[in-house]
Amino acid sequence: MAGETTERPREGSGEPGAVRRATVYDVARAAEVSIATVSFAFRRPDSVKPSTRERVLAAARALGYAPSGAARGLAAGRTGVFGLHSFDLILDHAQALAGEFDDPVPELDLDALAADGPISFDALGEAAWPDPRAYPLYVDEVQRGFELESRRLGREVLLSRGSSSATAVADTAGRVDGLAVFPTRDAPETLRTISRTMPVVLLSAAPSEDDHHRVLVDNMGGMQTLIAHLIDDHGIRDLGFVGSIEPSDAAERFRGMGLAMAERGLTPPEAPIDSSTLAERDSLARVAELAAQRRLPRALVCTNDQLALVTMEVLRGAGLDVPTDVAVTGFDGVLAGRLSTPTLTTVRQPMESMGRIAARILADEYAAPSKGPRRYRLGTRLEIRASCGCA
Amino acid sequence: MAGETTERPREGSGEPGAVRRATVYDVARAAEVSIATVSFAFRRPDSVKPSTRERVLAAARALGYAPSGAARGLAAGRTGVFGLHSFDLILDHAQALAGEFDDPVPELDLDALAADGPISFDALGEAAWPDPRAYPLYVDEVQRGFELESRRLGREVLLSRGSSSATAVADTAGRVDGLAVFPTRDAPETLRTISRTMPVVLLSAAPSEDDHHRVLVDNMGGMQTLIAHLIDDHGIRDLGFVGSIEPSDAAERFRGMGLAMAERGLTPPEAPIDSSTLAERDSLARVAELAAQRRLPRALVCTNDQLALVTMEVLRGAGLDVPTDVAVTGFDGVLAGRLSTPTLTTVRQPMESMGRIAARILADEYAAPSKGPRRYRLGTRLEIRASCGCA
DNA sequence: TTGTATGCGTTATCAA
DNA sequence: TTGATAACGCATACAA
Repeated sequence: MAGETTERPREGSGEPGAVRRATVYDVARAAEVSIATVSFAFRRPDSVKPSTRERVLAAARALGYAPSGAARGLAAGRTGVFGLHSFDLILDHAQALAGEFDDPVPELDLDALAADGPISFDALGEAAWPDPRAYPLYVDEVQRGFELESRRLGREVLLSRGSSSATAVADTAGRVDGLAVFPTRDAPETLRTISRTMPVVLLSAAPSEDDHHRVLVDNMGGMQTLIAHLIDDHGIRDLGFVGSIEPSDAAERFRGMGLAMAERGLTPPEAPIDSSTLAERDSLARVAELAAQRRLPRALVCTNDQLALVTMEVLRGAGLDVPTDVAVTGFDGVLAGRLSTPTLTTVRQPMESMGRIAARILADEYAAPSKGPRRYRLGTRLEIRASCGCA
Repeated sequence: MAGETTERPREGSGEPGAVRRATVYDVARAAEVSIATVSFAFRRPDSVKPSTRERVLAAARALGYAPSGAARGLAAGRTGVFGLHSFDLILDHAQALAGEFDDPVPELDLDALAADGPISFDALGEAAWPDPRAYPLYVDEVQRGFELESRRLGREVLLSRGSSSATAVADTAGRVDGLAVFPTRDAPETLRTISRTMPVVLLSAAPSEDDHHRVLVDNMGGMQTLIAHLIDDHGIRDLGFVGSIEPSDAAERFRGMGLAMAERGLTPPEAPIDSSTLAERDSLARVAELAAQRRLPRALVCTNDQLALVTMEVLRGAGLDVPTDVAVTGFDGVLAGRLSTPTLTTVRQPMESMGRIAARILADEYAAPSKGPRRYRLGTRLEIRASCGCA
């Protein structure tokens, strides 16, 4: 009989509850055809006689058959998925100020939540969060664009966040056809080897000697415009930079500030007045110290919005008014900056476009690898709000 | 020699550019060990002699070896990934008002963007978007919680958006160990069969006769509190409901409104005055019509924030003032409601918690399936802002 | 401690 | 039009 072909031993699953997934073999047996026919019925329905096809599909439905993505991926040599690897979640403001670093995501105690009757809103701990939440952050907005475009391209999206340790990135790389990465300094080698195998796009990483595709923004230009505003429109001549200039992005911004100052006859600072990142303890300690001594410059130019928002908190804590006593500016243009008091003057990046372009590069390169690295440098826009002293 | 074991035929890849991915076989050959040892070196490092392990890892590094997720998933019978399937992207306000439905995600013309020199911000089309973007929407905020908790649990997240057609959902199901879904009406059978195979959680779907795990909110209670505010604090006795009551969530909200009105001696409406959804053409046509005739009730209670925001646009277009002429309220508590003019009075759902709880349920059920369906109904919080007439 | 051999569930190539 | 069968790359039981 036809159904007796290529049989495999099959028994019921051991553990209760978890029913073994139906496979092509199960469907083939039920429909009395070969596994090839089952596969064809799904992938090339036209090459199967209608009556057979119907029989197969009916059997599949009855068995709750869902093709294994793993097996498909293995056999087909492609997964249909694009990956996005972001660096570790950044603390939110409240956490940063409270010095909570050990577990950026607080534990959720499910058992403590009674399951009968509504669980009170307050019991969920959401009420304790800063309001408005700082989200979406820079990464989230880029991610959104990546999702959007991937969907357009018929790709699913695999998200991974965490350290960019070799294994973490490689793990993700093993599941996708292409990978977009927010780079950190510790994984360049891994990325290089991965990119030999599949398209890799670096997001917001200034060009270096490597051959990666890149989507980045005009950090220098954006910063120059911002500084021009502070100096030319506000008459501020005393500017300090806040934040680490270690990431290449930040370095470009710092450089842009220096350039704009020099052009106007001012002496650029040699270094930031505070090289904090939010991911470390005692962030902004130097700012706090100078604030207490009332020795801050007239304007604090922060390397990104998040840092700027926390900086404003710190100044407020020290009894200083923004923008009256000190002007503060950010960089990125995240939503949180519109909700702060005062609202944050910043340089907006086209975050969604960055994500979308990254996905497009992956798709293009997957289809037909280009010779050299592709680079898109996107323009920014100055968002003048209240923290600089305007309106 | 040791290296000669279990060999497979191997040649260079056909197409240029795309280097064939290194496999265990390649690493094994390079390190002169068996493929089992390669696997052990990664998965059970302690059971491999240190010197051997080093040799293997070095070879792997040199070859740019990244284990295939597909093969791993197939062999291990688990993928390490949780899936989140959301319904189709909802249009943003501008699109909804402009009647653009055919392609919710506008095309990105990469070639039109010159790659030399910064691409101007305006050329990216982002400037044309509503500002602030309506994002993150309800789904996005739940998604964020899902990501957060999944990461805590050591799981990656596979995102899929789109129709909940049988194939789309099944496709995702084939790649994950558990699946959270924003349900629509057309895929219950698929979900049922999938849930025989792996844990499935439904988000914000009112209980029905099925056995799915669920995370939902207290829609009735939340709405009752809101209506109480409108009637008791504002003295409004003339209330209309806006939005389709087809989704079970919305039906509960409509019911809650009726209950609260009846308790106060008012006659609840029998139906919404406008049953629009944003996903259809001519949405809110009835509201516009009544607005033009000045026959709207004193307050419009909308089924969700997005609809409320668009409703406010429509009223403004008709020359009506919110809240002076008509009060408008929403439901969800998305960020956009804080940025609108006037700011939106709404009922906030603990969206992030919903996503987190969903991920936890998947993890728990994956580890040990429980007998019956698990349900968590979460409380809401009234967010009083300006659109009701307060402040 | 390391090697051999097999199964995992598809897809795709040949034959029939 | 359908069936037999060989990859696909890894994990793992079992042997050595």
